[in-house]
Amino acid sequence: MSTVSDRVSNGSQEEFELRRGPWTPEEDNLLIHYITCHGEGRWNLLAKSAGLKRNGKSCRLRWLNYLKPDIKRGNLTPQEQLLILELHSKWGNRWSKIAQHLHGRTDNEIKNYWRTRVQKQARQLKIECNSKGFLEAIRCVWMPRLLEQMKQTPSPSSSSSHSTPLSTMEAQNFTITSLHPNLQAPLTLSCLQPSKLESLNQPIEESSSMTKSIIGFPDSMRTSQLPDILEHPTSPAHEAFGNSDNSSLVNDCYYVDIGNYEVEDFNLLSPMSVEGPRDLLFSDGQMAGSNWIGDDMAGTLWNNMDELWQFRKPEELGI
DNA sequence: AATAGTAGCAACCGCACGCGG
DNA sequence: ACCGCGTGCGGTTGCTACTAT
Repeated sequence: MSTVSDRVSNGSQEEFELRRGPWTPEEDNLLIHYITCHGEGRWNLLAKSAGLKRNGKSCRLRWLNYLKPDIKRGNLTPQEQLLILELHSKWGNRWSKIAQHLHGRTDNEIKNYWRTRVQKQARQLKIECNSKGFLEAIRCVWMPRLLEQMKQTPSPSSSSSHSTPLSTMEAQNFTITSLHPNLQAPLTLSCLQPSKLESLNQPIEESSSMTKSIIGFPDSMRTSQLPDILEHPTSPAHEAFGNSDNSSLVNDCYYVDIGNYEVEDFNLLSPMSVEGPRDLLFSDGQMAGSNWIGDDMAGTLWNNMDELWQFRKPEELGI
């Protein structure tokens, strides 16, 4: 593959060629070897010292996004996707900040993921990416589904697309509690440590050891749709609902425990009034069906996003 | 089989910020 | 206060592989 090069004039110094474009294995080896011996930093000096005809920025980018040993490659797990959705709701396009909470993932990868997967869906729906409707669609459709999938696939690392060990996040407790007024008790979904769930039956403030996000839930869904789940014994959520003790109502929201991640309270509890997400989420018993989750959900989740949106057209949803 | 269109991703670019001289 | 340098970040581009026609 041919590479592009630029003639770069560096003041009074002699001109030299700076390579651009894709990195070759030889360049990668040079960079890896040099950093292994001398460490990171001073990228311009590093580039020269390592004998690379690249600028410092290029070396830094190559190392951080591709060569660094703890870089995690492969498809994003449902947990990671959920976290991205949540953190983006809170912080917007602060990719590096979001990446700090996804071990082994780079800001560039997350940014690409958002632009290619998430924004694609928004375009197809003719929804403004940062619009209220889009955010609500994320809250009311994608997040619940991701959570459902997390419950059904407690060990995402079993996915054939993953050869790396469990990420830090995957290894941590990941639970969801949905509180519904009609149920008078939380719905709790857990991926790894069901014993932890009891703590979520407490008010938020009392669950001090956990960092939580709160996913807004439209009134229409809370009052009329969640009970539908109970009517479908095959629903992933049915067991959790059925096991609730119906003893107390704490709040009308989703709690998402994200373990030890340093995620502050998510400000997603704004009231939602549209009817759309409700119809989208549970229409035709889709949510309760047992066949909408594949075996390899971690790897194929977003491949099914198109199907996910097929229940109602945007104009029908009023979003 | 050939071509066009599209998606995914690596890499680049420009800007902003912090810091030391 | 100013300047230069190194670094980090978000947006954008361009290449390649894949898919549809």
